[in-house]
Amino acid sequence: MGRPPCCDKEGVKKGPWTPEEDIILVSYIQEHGPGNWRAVPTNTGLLRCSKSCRLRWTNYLRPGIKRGNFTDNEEKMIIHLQALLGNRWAAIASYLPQRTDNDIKNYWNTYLKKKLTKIQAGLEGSSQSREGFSSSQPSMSRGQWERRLQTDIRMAKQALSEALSPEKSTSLTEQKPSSSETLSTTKQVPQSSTYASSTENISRLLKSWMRNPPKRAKTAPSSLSHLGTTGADYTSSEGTTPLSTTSANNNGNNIDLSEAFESLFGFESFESSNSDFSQSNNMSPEGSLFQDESKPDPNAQLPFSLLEKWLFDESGTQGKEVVLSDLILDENANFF
DNA sequence: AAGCAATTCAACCGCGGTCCG
DNA sequence: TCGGACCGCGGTTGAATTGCT
Repeated sequence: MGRPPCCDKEGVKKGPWTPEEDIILVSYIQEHGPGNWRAVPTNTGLLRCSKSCRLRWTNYLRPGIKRGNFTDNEEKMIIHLQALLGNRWAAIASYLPQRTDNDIKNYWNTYLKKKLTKIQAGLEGSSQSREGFSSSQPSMSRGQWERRLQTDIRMAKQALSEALSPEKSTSLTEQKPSSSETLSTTKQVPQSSTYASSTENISRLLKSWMRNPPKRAKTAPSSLSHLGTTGADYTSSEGTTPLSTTSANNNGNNIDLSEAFESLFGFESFESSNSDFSQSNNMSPEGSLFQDESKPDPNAQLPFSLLEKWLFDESGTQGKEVVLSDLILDENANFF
């Protein structure tokens, strides 16, 4: 029957987003919330298709996103979750709430896959190939598949155990409050905090961009790369910005975008990057991520608490197979 | 310093699933 | 039940950047 294109090919802008567009999008979402993406370009005047807006939000502007290098623990998690779930990046990302599926996918494709291939080559001769861990083996009998899945689960538990237990105060726990805290805060999800934090996210990057406007520094968050380049455009196109307040306040030199942002959305503390995660835990901008068991709300931090429960309940459930998805389903049942 | 190759990652594309009239 | 509209996901692309010669 032929699906019509998601957006008009004509008049739709493609390519990197400019700070102006980011601001427009964020301010719109702050006001209306994420969702109904179809309406976003129409209502904001952005010359972008709805998909592009959604992608920009979920992969870049959404609050609580951590960028930069992956930690060892994150790497382990990804490797084991990939073994368990296959290339279901969104599902994997739900266990790494600070990372987007796109990030994880990129990391896997550009780094981890190669790394594992090398390791595998080093272990050449040992029977199990990397792909052998995938649960999506088509020619596997159900019994085999289940046994393998259980092995995978055990491996993942082990990895998670390593990741979570040794110094619970390191990366993973410093990123999250206690699971009970998580659960209680998740239920509240104050809207205002959600969108204030989203503006914090973008303002932080804008501020960072203001610090290094002309050239892209490798040490800067990689996500700022395009801002570094488009940033020059922005300065040159000042006055064309739809947010006239920003240019109105400047005296002809640099526009203090972050300041403008502060005044626009009424928040502060750009420097509180350490608190990002805890703040982001309170956010659930998408709000619809519990649609199935494989998609626990990444922002709600539930997955980690589940995994912890899953891991630490192990001792109490010895001899009984604990299935993660069951746990998640149970938790969801309690959750709603 | 210049040219080329390799790498990274933001963004796009197209498909499948779900919702709704 | 059907079909259109929308959303989300995974695969892929290509511009920007980095590293090497």
